[in-house]
Formats: sequence, structure tokens, C-alpha cells
Amino acid sequence: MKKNKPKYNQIIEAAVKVIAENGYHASQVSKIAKQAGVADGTIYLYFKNKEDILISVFEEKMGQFITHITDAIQKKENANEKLYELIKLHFRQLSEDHHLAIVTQLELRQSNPSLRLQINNVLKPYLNVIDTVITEGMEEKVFRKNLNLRLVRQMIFGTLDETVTNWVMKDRKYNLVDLATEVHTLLTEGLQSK
Amino acid sequence: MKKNKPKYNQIIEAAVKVIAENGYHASQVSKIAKQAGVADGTIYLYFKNKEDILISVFEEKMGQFITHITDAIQKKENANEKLYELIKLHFRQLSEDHHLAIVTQLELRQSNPSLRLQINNVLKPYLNVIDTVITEGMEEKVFRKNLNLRLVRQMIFGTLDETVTNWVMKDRKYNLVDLATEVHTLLTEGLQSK
Amino acid sequence: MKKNKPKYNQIIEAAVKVIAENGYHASQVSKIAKQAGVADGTIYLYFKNKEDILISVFEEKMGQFITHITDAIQKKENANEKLYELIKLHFRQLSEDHHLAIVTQLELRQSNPSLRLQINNVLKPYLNVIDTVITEGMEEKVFRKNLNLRLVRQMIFGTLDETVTNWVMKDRKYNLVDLATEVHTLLTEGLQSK
Amino acid sequence: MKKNKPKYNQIIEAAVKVIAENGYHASQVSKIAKQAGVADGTIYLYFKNKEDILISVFEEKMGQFITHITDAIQKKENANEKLYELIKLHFRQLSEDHHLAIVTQLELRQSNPSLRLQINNVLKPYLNVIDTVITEGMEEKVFRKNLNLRLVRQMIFGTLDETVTNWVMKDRKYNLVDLATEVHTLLTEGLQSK
DNA sequence: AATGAATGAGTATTCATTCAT
DNA sequence: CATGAATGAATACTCATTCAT
Repeated sequence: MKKNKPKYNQIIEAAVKVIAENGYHASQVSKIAKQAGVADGTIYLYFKNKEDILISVFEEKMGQFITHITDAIQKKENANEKLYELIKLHFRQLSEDHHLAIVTQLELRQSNPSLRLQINNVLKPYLNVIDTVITEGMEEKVFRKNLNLRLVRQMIFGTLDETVTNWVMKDRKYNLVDLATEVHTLLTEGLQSK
Repeated sequence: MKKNKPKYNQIIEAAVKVIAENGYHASQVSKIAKQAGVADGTIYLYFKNKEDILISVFEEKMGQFITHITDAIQKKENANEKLYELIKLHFRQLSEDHHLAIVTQLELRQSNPSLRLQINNVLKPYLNVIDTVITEGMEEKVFRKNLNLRLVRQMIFGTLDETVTNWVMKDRKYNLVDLATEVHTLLTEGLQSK
Repeated sequence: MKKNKPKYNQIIEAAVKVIAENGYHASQVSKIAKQAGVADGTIYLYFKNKEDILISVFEEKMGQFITHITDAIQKKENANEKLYELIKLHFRQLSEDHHLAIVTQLELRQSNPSLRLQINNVLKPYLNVIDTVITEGMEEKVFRKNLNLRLVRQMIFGTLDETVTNWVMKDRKYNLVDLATEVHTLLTEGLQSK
Repeated sequence: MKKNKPKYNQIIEAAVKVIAENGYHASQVSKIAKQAGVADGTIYLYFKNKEDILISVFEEKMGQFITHITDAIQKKENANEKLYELIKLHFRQLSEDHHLAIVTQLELRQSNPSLRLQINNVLKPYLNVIDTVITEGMEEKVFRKNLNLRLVRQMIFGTLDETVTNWVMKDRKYNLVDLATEVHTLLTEGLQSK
């Protein structure tokens, strides 16, 4: 499988770095090749075209991202703790790889509709993980029953995504992971005073 | 002021239509000019460059959007009702102008980071409106005191934005405004069962 | 009509010169533009793409070529004289424009099949002129009746074409027009001694 | 000699097939190698470069073509019969190997002038055969004396070549060999009625 | 002899912007 | 004010050839 070839990963890592530092539109294939230490033509032995590099970057990175979160929340006992873990790891992983954070929150969004459709497909497993936590929470009666699954998922993902994007746009000047507790409380308890 | 010139608005409206129908990347200046019924060069008598058209589209449309919401929530008595009104009008206005919805939720996001920074500036007054509602809610003790203002704003805006984007990407097949009540409940009461 | 625009003809003439001097494959669009004294982009205001330049070169030049021959042979009294005139003018016109001769006999032949198909279409009117001369000759009983039209046309065109190509490949070291009489005699009387 | 190596011929045959089926420009070295069942690099153990493959294809095939014709016409008694035999075999051989016909009449002509110069060298022996027949014909007084050798050769070769090219371009829908008699008559007797 | 992964030179085309009229 | 013809910078991808194994 091509993913075991060292050059495949070399190119993926080079792409993340080049895109994060130069922005999507200034990331020419030749620049990525140079950063990866291979010839321009070599890129095309491993990727169909430039778009395929971007999709593959996202697939590889999101795959690890999701696997990590899925593994961690399995060890938690109830949906509430699972949700907290998911928030914490979502923040932590993007905190720890700020190149990746820039690429996912800013650069990849300026892609064309066809690419964004593929990106959504890669995101689906993550959204499914969120759905599972919500469903479990309703079954465990930790969360209110009769929650609108799609809406709740949109609230959770929308909140996390917006929070990370703001953090990236503020040049990551504050600690993102520190916000996990508060975000979790907001999502579970809402705004209302009791 | 240039906004009183009829061609200025002609071009703004043409831009919304062209971008919504053709997508951001296929919206050449010449296409917008043709749709507006003016010569290519005329565009540059009213706008500094292409980016300026896009910013102006967003400014004009968001200005009305925000004015409308600000006016409406002033008439509401407490922060809870104001929040509900804000959600409802956010959804309704984008429902009623689907060209605008496509442009703001999908097409304008393909722009480069510099443009997006300016778009954020245009959004700021709207985020301030949200902040005001939250602050009032805390003062009125309708909302918990000690809420992290920025975080709450990100939750509210992130949730609304993600909800609208999903609706647009599902080709607007369901009624967006109908979701306002549920979204409001989710935001105020959270997920937890009581 | 675009053919009246001076730049259209400027580009056509530049293309003939550049292709004749550099060869088909070394004739980049930018080189043609430079020779024509226009910007690269201007080429695309007058031609759909590079192939369209080549087709148009051939159309324009062959159009004049054919018109000239058609006009001249109308004045001749019988098919035999018309054939002689056709041979003479075929040779003379390519003799007098050696850039055109190089382009038609050598460079345009290395084009791809799709282009060659279009080139054949442009040639058709010329082949029709040949056919008319042959048919008239049979009617006038100057030529044998029952000649196979297609075959005779192929003999005439094949002979002229091969003769010109050899002349071009020998760097035009001898006078092509001088051969007209002999070629005419060969075609009409054949090889056989009487 | 490299011609005894089996892979040499494998590659030659593969090249004819690949070029006939895919066209000259879509016949990459790697495609020829694959068809021949060898590695890309192996090609370069037997051929100097891609052009050398093409030249060699033409040399090998034309060698057989010419040998066959030379042998056959030696058995004929006079120049007239020899010319007829040459025409018949020219047509028959290309009829029987339609891959070769496509390659020689269409595909190889898309090559650059340098390659075509080398192709002409390969053709020379064939043109010499034609010359010999003409000279014999003049000596035998079967053909008119004082024929311009080069011109007659160009008429014969031009006619045959144009006839075959037209047949290939019409997708070989009619029987080429059947035309031999008529072509022979045209060449020897000309167009004129007696 | 044979392999095939790696190389890197080369080019048509688009479109935001200008400026002479 | 308005026009629209002209500009020219900028870039992904192919494929003949090499050479370490």
C-alpha cells in the first residue's frame, strides 16, 4: 500500500507545512515537492493531482484525529464524560499541531465545492462519533430524551469549530485546551440560570 | 456617497446573483459586469478591485441583516426572548434570500484569508449584538452569571452558522425557521436532563 | 467580422513566419504573440486556442490560393489548358511564399489527427476544383471518358504535392515553376511512348 | 547484431501495434514497453532513444516491403509489367498489414522534420527501385525517352502514396489492390484521349 | 542483462485590471 | 461618466530518459 512508502508521508507532511506557512493559494506543487525533497514529477507517482494531495492530507490527519478520540472516549463510563473527553481531545490535538489547525480551520475552507464535498465525507466518521455519544447520553438518561440528533450534532460541532477557528485567527494567543471545561458546561447546562 | 448611485447597487445585486449561481471561482468580473449591464471598466469606477465588490456585497447585506435583527429584539422584554428573536430572524432572513444564503455560507468562505479578515470585521457588529443579549441576560439573571462572554458568543454563532450551512448544503430541503425553537431550547437549557 | 481587424491578420502572418522559421513544435503561442507585436492574451481575443490559429492560417492562405487558381482557370478555354494553369499556379504560389510552402508541406503535417481532419476540410474546395477540371475534360473529350474521378484527382494532387514537398526538402534549390510544363505533359500523356 | 535479439523484434512489433492503435502522440515509451512485456529501461538497451524506435520500425518494415517488391519485379520481363507489379505489391502489402498502413500513412507523418529526414533515407532504396524501372522502361523504349527521372518518380510515388493515404483515411472501406490496374493505366497512358 | 522509481524541463491559457477614446 | 480592447503574470502536469540495484 502506498501509505507505507516513505515518500508518500514525506509529501503529506511537506504539504501541511507549506500550506500552513504560505496559504492554500500560494502552495504550488513545486513548492511542496521542494519541501518534501523530491522532484515535482515524483508527486504524481503518489497522488493523482494537486487536489488529491489536499484530500489525502485531510484523510490522513483526520483519520488519526478520529481514531485517537474514538479510542479515548471508549474508556469513559458515561456520555457526559465522553463528551468532555471529545471536546478536550478535539482542542488538544489541534493545539499540538498548529500547522494542522491552520490548514483545517482556514486554508482548506477556500477549496472549491468538489473538494469540500470530499472533505465532508472525511468528516462523516467524526460526526458519527458525536452522534453516538449523544444517542448514548439519551439512553443513559444523562441527556434529555427527544433531542434532535442533527441539531445537537450541529451545536456541538459548530461550537467546537467556531471556538478553534477564533483561536487560530487570534494567532493562538491563549490556551485552547483550558476552555474545554467551560465549553462542556455550556453545552450540557446551557445558558439559563437555575 | 457612492451608495446613492444606482449603478453601485446594480453591481452589488448582480454580484450576489452571479456568485450564487456560478460559484465564487466562476464569478469573473466580466460576468458580474454583464449581469449588471455595465462595461467591465465601469466596475472600477465604483469598486477598488474585485475583493472590494465582495466585501461590499457582504457589508450591504449584513448591514440590513443586522439592522433588522437589532430593531426587532429591542422590542423584546428580556434576554431570553431577544435570543429567540435573534435566532428566528437569523434563520428567516437567510431562508428568504437563498442567493444570499449560498453566498455567505458557501461561496464567500472560499475567499483568501485577507478577505475573510475583512468579512470578520463586517460581522463584528452582529457579534456585538449577541454579546449585548448575553450580558443583558446575565444582568437580568435570566442567564447564569459568570458566563464566558466570548465562549458563549462562539457557541451561539457557531451553532447558528453550522445549522444554516448544513441546511444550505442539504439544498434547503427542510424548513429552517421551524428549527428556531429547538435551537433556542438547546442553547438555553443545554443537553442535560434535569 | 474579425477578419477585418488588423490584429487578426497580424497574428496570422506572424504565425506563418514563426512556424516556418522555428518549426511547428517550437512555435509557442508567446513567440507568435511577440512576432505579431501583441500580448499573449490578445491572441485569445481572436483565436479560440493554439490549434485555431493553425487552422485559421491554413484557411486564410488556402482560401486565397484556391480563389486565385479558380479565377485564373475560368479564363482558359479547355480542360487541358485549365489543368496546365492549375499546375503552374499551384507551383507559383508556393514558390512565391516560401514560408507558406514550408508550413503547408512540412510543419502542418505533424499535427494531430483532429487538426488534420479540419485541414482536409479546407482542402476540399481545391480538390473540387480539380474534379471540375477533370469532368470538363471528359465532357470535352480532351480527356478519356470513363476516368475514375477519385483516382485521377489523387494522381494529380499526389503528384503536385510530392513535387512541392521534394522541392521544399531540397531547400528550394531549383525553380519549381519551370517544372509545370513537364508535369502537365506527364499527367496528360503518361509514361508510354507512342 | 542486435536484430537477432528476440526483445529487439518484440519491441518493434509492440511499437507498430501501439502506434497504430493509439496514434503517434499517445504512444509513450512506457506503453510500448508494457506491450512488449519489458521494463521501460530495457527499451534503452536496444534503442538509443524514442526516435530510434520509430526509425527502426520503419527500417525493418520498409526493408521487407522493398525486398518483396524488388524480388517480384525481377521476374517480370519489361518495365511496364514491372511497374504494374510494383503498384500491385505496394497496395497489397499495405492492405495486408493495416497497422503498418496506419503507421506509415498517418502516424509517422506527425513526427518532427528531423525524424522525417531519416525516414526519407529509409525510403531511398524504394525510390531507387522506381528509378530503375523508369530507366529500364526508357531503354526498352516502352516509356518515352527523355523522361525527367525525378519528376516521374515523384508522380509515381506521389500517386501511390496519396491513393493509399486516402484509402486509410476512408477507413479502408474499399479494396485497394483492385485499383492497381487503373492506376497503372493512368500513369502510363495519362489523361488524354487518343 | 533487466528493472522501474525517480527525475525535471517545458507551455497553453485565464482573467483582474488599465487607459485611450 | 462610461467603455471594452488590450494586457501579461502565473502554474499544474507529462513523459523521455537515467541509474542504483
